[in-house]
Amino acid sequence: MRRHSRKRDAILNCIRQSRVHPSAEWIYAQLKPEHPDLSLGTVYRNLALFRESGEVVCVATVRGADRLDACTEPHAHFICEQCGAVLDVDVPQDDLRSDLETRYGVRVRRSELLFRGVCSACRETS
Amino acid sequence: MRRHSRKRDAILNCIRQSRVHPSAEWIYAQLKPEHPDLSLGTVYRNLALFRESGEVVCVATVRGADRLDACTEPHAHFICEQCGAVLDVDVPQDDLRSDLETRYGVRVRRSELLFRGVCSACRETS
DNA sequence: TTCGTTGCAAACATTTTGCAGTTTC
DNA sequence: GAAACTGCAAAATGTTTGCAACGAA
Repeated sequence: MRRHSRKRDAILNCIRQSRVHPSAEWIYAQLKPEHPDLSLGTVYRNLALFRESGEVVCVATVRGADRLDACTEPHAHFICEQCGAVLDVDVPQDDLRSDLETRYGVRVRRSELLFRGVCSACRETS
Repeated sequence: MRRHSRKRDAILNCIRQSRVHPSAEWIYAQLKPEHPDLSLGTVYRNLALFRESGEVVCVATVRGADRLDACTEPHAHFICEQCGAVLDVDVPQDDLRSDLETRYGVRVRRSELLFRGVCSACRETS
């Protein structure tokens, strides 16, 4: 049975309010000033809970670190190889998924559509 | 300047001949019997070279470990959440990529299209 | 009072790196 | 012989876990 916890709320809110598809470390750094006794272990433990319950989803692994998203609607992402930014991009995928299921006999539960390259901001400054 | 090396050849051949999208550890275990003095560090160092030169590509990160592929043609993958298998699936993506470039002003260099779920083999045995 | 939650530090897993010896050219 | 390559072990990085103290119901 899950109880109420201030830190858990803060972690979930942090993910929901951010648009950066944060890593565990980023969340920790973000909350630390307001919750000086927060520990990284707590962040990870709550992230595990959120992922189990489906409130949060892992959308990519960038340079070894998982990147999270509280928007669980399937959508694609673009990762800038220069600045590490993770951007939402709109790629309709319902057809792709049902197509795969019929052609390969698999059950598709989630998808992780990543495009990597250089974002428009980094293209300008180089 | 890159020199010739037996172990490097063995590592690249191992990736090319396998169909499992191997991890570094898997390659190491595969080659160890025939190259008893092989070290995991050498595997990683050569993988880094291959990735730099484009001979090998990382197609996914499964349970923390990078999975590699010597087939560098862009193609999509299906990951079985039960058995961890990584399968090739055919998803045409030229249109997706050029579409993204025009809509978002980004440069797409690589794509990593992952679908996760249950493979047909695991569906049958459950 | 019960049991979920947390801080802390130690343990883990994957990957990287420093160094001294070896191989390739 | 110079420079690339390697084994080995230590370090770095991201994540998990054991335990005793804490906090919510």
